[in-house]
Parts: sequence; structure tokens; C-alpha cells
Amino acid sequence: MDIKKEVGEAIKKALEELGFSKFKIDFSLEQPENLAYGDYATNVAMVAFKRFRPKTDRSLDEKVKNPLDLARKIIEKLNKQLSAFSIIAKVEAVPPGFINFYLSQDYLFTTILRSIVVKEKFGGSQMGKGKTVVIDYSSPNIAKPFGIGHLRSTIIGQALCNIYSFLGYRVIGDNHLGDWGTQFGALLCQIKLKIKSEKLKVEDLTINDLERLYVEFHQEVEKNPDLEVEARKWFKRLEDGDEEAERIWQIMVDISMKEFKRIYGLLGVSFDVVLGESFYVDKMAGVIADAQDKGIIKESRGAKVINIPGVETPAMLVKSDGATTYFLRDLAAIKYREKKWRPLLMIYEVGADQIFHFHQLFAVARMLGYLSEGKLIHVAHGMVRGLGGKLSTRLGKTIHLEAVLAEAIGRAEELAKKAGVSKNLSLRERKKVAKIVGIGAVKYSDLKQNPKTDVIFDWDKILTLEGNAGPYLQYTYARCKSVLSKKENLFLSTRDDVMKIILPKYQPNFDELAIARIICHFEEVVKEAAKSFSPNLIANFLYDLSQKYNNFYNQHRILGEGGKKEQLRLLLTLAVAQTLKNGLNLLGIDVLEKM
RNA sequence: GUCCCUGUAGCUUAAUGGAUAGAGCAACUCCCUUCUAAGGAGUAGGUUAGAGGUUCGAAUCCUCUCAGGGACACCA
Repeated sequence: MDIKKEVGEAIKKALEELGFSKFKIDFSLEQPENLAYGDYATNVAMVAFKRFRPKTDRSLDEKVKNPLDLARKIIEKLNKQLSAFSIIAKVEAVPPGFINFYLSQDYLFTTILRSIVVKEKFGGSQMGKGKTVVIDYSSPNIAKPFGIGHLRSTIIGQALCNIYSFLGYRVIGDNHLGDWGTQFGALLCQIKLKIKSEKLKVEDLTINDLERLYVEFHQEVEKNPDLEVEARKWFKRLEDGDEEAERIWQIMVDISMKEFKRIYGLLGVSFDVVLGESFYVDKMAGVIADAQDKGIIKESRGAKVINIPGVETPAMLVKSDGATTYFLRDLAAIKYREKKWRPLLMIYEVGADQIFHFHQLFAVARMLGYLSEGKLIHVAHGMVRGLGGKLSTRLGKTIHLEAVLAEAIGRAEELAKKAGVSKNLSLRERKKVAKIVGIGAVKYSDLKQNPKTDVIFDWDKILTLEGNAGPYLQYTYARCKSVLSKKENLFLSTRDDVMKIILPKYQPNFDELAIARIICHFEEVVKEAAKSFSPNLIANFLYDLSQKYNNFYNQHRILGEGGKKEQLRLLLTLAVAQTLKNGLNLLGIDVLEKM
């Protein structure tokens, strides 16, 4: 049941009856921040009043002097329609002219019941059935340790995958590894030098060695700019199929992948496909041919470029030395994905520093006819910076994700000790709790905020364990489970049980209703998060729900109340637990039965 | 220089053009012989960077100024 749609239609009909058909009334219907303003509210009367001037339109009587009067008129019409279905219990007009809708108890508890019946499906839908979404995320660069900079893309991207799947879409999560390009020229160049000077063995290299070599290379470029030319030559050799270059490249890929797999394991992140840039090496010629067919490819300063109308800088496909660019590989990827999956959306979860790149990329993809308008989306998250400025691999200024996760787990363990929780758990269980709490905290600290804003990396911030933080939600879940565990057989399973047995005999109080009223919006929040590519909406929702529940928990007893009151409270606890679990699941955060 | 993004309490932040700008951290005061205190209640803290404008209504939209960040063809 899509309440928003139903009520929205009813409002439109009411407007028609009042003679507003000839105007386009652009009203909103939303969930007010404050429960005191109902479960839904609309500004339709205020918007419509602007259009309606009593002097020019006599279809309304002269009593309508302000938006509030108009709101009352609209409600008169609405009541006739809304009484047809039992979702809305009350509609009221409030100054300056809002119309507030209150959900009926019948609807509230039908939803609560549904949450415990459909369980892990609660909040999901089938709206995406038959549609495909490709999400390009994480995409770390080979030969560099997994830095904090890739965390955002990885966990926001994973959350988007989870959300779209939950809504019934077929999701292709693609880890577009940075495993091709001039950077490998730099590494090859440096490795060849070191093999000579330090008797370095390629087989023994570690991921940290690769990072060090990359940093050293850029230090040496400062002294000797010719090295840059040398690096490009090495990349060209790689592209031309030089055997030694390929052998070393493969070793670098293997070292990195081993590393990444461990990190992804820790984070609980998985992909449907891992098609790195190198996957598109043999598909680039096709793109060049397409561009030639369209007659849009140009020679400029020895390079092959495409001029984009309205964009000053041309897009470069092939460099003057004949080596390819990542722009070209990205185009090949779009062509490939379109052909292979025919997606409704291709989402790129990549940092905001690449806005211009994607602007060019999307424009050229359209020029080449690879996709129709509106299918390509760049979800540009803000950059992670250190206190001193940009975190740059080249300058050796990186924070390794693994160190962050280890620190998070350590702090979680410490806090548990200090707070005296988890003391009834075995050492093994405690370790497990610390791991899930620590990693959940890191994920949540990022997912709770708007992806667009830049982040200054701060250990204390990313490792927050109290207040609006991951552990708070996990704790609330564990608290619910703890209560429920003390009540063996939970009795009620049918709608009739609740509607006929509990509700007629027990009038829920405000705090109880507040929890139910929030849970009723879960499905909408998930949809909105998908639509606006903002997992933070789900995080905020879960936090709000947890706050309400914890407040309730501290004010009222659940167990020992007996009778219908206890049953209803247990029912709510069950629903809160299920909603938290489903929501955290979407964010890629694990829940704990005990902590 | 041009273009893009951001600016909310001491700090980190929330808020589809709506109602009293909502939280968390830090500070202070309370609440565990009661279902998990990684919790709850309360106090204090705001000229939403500044100035104009649009609107019945602006943190949100427009213009300018200031501050920070990013991008601007041979890195990805």
C-alpha cells in the first residue's frame, strides 16, 4: 500500500472538485519532522491559495479568505474520499494552512504485524522487478594499499547495491579496478631500476613495497623529469604486449588482489563482477572505431581527442605516444555494460574530484550513442583529507584502511571492558563483538552523513562508539533481543490476534504509538534513499527509531506488565528489532544478538 | 584566470521551499537491589559565514562579498 500515492490522488481529486483543474498545483506531501504534526502533511492549501484569488474565481464561496480556510474546504472533500479506506484516522487543518494526516491505529498495527511476519523482507518491495542497475564502486588502484580514500566509495557503493536489491532491482556491483595505466609504467620503471641497484626480487614484493616504490619514483621525478618519459615508455611497452612488462604487471595484480580480498572480507563487501580497466584493453579499438564512424575524433598535439560542445577541454582517448587513457577504457566499459546488461541506471560511486571527468565521459558516451539521456549517474562523494591537506599516494601521505579497522576493533574492545558490558560473554564472543562493533562504527560514521560533504580524517570521529554511532544501533538491537529472549513463546501471529485481542482492550500510549508511527515510514525511507542515492537517510531513520525506542525502554517496563500491555510492548520490540536489523543490513552493518 | 562544490552551537553534523533549526561529542545536574547504563532524562550552548533579493513562508532558490575545498588534455 502506497499511502503517499493514495493520499496524493485524493488531494488532486479534491482540488478538481474545488475548481482548480486549470491550475498546476505543485504541492508536497511529506512526513513532518515532528510527530505532533501528524504522519503526513501537505502544503497544498497554501500553494493553491496563491493561485486562487477570490476576486477572479467565484467557484469558491467568499468565506475562503486565507490558506487555512481553503485547507478546511479541501478537508471537507478529502473526508468523503478517505473514509473509503481505513488508513487515515484523522485529517486536520492547522495554521498557517497545513493539512495534517494521522494514520489509523488499525494501519499502524497492521504494519507492525507485517514487519514480524515478512521479517527480512520488511521495508523492501518489488518496484525494481525486471530492471537492472550497474553500480561501479570501490575501484581501488592496484599496487597501492587500500587507503582510507577508498572506504567511502566501497561502503556507500555497497549500501547502494543492498538498497537497490532490496527494492527488487537486479544489481550488478562492479569493482572497476585501477589495474591499467601510466602508473604501471612508473612502477615498472622503478622496479627495473631497483632490480639493478638493490638486487630486488619481483617475486618477493609486498603491497607496502609497491607503495614505497611508487612514492620513491615520484620523489625521483622531482630531480629527474626524464623519468616521467621513461615511465610512459614502460606503459607503452605493457600495452604493446611486452612479455617482461606483463609478467611484472601480473605479479603486482596478484599481490594487490590478495590484499584487497582480505580487506573486503573484513568489511563484508562483495561484488558481482570485478572487471578492472585491463579487462577493456581489447575493447578500446572498437570505441575508437565508433568515434571515427561518427567523425568526432580529432588529432590534436599528436593525441586523439574528442571535442565536446560547451566544454573547453577536449576528452583525450589516445595520448601522443599512442598509449591509451582511462577515459577511453571508461567509454569501453559503458559500451560493454550497456550491451551486456541493458541497465536502467549506471551508477558511479566515485569521489567528487572526478566530477569533470564524468561530465566529459557522459557527454561523449551520449555523442557516441552508447546510452540515452539520464542513465548515467555520478554519485560524487566528498573527498577525504588529512588535517594537512589532500591524502596523496604520490606524496606518501596515506592512511591504510586496515590500520583504521584494527584501531576501531581495539577501541571497541577497550570500551566494552570499561563499560563492563559483554562480561558474560566468552573471550571468543567478546572478540567477535569487538570486531563487529568496531567495523560497524567505521561504516556508520561515514554512512550517517551526507555523501556530498568533504571529510577531514579524524581518528576520534571515525571511531566514535557512543552517541549517534554504529554501536548505538547495534546496542539497541541487542537490547531488544535481550528482552525478547526472556519471553519464550510469543503468542500472537495473526492480524486478528492483535486487532481483536489486544487493541480493543488496551489503548496504546503516546510513546508506544510513536514507535509504530516511525516504523510505518521505513519503506518510504528506503525508496527515497535509493532515489537520491543517499544511504544516510536510512542511517538517520534508524537512529531516530533507536532514540524513540530507548526513550520508551527507560520510561516503561515491558516484561512483567502482564496482559495485553505486555503483549503489545513485546510486539513493538519485535518490530523495532526487525526494522533495525533490516536497515543495518542495507547499510552493510552486522547486528549482534548480544553485546 | 575559468568552472564546480561546501560554509549550521566550541567540535562533528541533521533538516524535499514549510510549523519552535533536530541530534551527537565535550561541560554541568540527575537516573542501575527493576527487561543490557555502549543507555535514558534535564541544563547551557544558534544573527544557519556576511549583505541584498524572490516568496504567504528561506539554512534551503537568485545576486554579490568573504572563507575553505576541488577540477581545468598526455596520473587514474
